[in-house]
Amino acid sequence: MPSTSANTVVVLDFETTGLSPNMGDRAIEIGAVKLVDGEVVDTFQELMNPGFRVSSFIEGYTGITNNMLRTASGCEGVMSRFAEFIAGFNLVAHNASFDKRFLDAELARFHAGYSGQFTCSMLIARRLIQDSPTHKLGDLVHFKGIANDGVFHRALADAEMTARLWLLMLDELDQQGIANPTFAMMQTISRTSKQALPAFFNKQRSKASL
DNA sequence: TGCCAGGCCCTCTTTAGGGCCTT
Repeated sequence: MPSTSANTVVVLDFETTGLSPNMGDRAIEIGAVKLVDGEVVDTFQELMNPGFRVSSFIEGYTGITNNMLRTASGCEGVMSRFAEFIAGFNLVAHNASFDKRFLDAELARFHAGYSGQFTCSMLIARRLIQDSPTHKLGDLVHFKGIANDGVFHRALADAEMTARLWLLMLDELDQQGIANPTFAMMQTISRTSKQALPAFFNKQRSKASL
């Protein structure tokens, strides 16, 4: 059983066959990085075979082809290994409501789950990086000059960029004297409401609206 | 290419509507 640390998070990203598991869409790739006290200590990346052909749009969008998926492991085996990877850790994703739906759906297929809390880097970026014209992951990476290798829409590459964005926002909070910035950001849960937002983020929004 | 869904959030709002963001 891994040790749980308040400053440990797993940043994850799914590539999928579409937008909605409720409409029959499945995961085709999972990528993740594990951060401990701001350092990458482990990574996870696996393709998974959804059991049917993906559309040409998804092949073009992700670069993941049906030929690549033909020899990939099934979703259950991959997700079983991923469940072990995230066990006991809090989770971060960009537009987390999307990744959470697929994580929940894929794990539910074999009655698995996770105990960590999910939070959303996009919701935090909307508060902390209000001068960015958009809050798409790629646009934020370019806007903030975050290092990248030019690969987008692959799971590990997007998880790595989300992790760098997460660390950048932690630094910004730290420089502003926010105590325990990881805890502050983890309070901005994907299912949060205005009332549930930490006072700090409400202050940021109030200042921006002046 | 961009629709499918769904949660968040803003506004010309709250008995609603629509943009953003994810693949």
